[in-house]
Amino acid sequence: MSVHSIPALYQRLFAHFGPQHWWPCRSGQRWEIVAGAILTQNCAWTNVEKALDGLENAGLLDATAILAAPEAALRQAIRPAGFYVQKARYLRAVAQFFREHEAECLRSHDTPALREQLLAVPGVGRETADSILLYAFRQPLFVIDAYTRRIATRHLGLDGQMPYDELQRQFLTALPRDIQIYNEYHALIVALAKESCRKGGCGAFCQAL
DNA sequence: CTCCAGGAGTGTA
DNA sequence: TACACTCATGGA
Repeated sequence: MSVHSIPALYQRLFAHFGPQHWWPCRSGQRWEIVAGAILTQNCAWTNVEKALDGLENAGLLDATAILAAPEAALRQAIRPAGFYVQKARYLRAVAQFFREHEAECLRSHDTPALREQLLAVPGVGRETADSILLYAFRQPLFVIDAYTRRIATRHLGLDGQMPYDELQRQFLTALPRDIQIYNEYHALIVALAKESCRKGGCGAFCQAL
């Protein structure tokens, strides 16, 4: 297993896995991406899909509907995603933000300012903020998650323990300022992690390195 | 049965 | 800044 540069690993991953078409979104509505970013916190994506189905079946796959819904109904709908008491609260907070700032997030080019605003929302940490801004609003940010830290250590010769913003800067400065690459790269890292998981530690891609 | 999954918030040293 | 602890479900 060899150490690659950040751009070289991207080329390898893309050649092996191809385009990932992220963010996974059935409805095609921006809000589903935002809600998914909250629901997926420390939770398997299969469970997020159940929670999204629950929201849809309850007529709650909508920011305004969530703000108007009874607390018990919201909790029940997202229950399969776990941590449903706090995630219900977080969803409301993000829904409020979404209704107030959706237009601004789409229009503004001041990505750092938008990020600060999002980070002020309860339940939105760095990874969630960057996921929302990149995948729902096409802002140029790189998402760092647990997978990224492992890959950084294992395939890039970096310290996966370094602070979030610092590791993010490594990727942002090593890559062209291209939203599509940021989008694809993170999705490819997840694809690699899932393959490695299924095949017990080292799948076809790892062996091909 | 145990372990963990596309984290975040809070409290402590 | 660096850890430990909590939140909770469902699949491997």
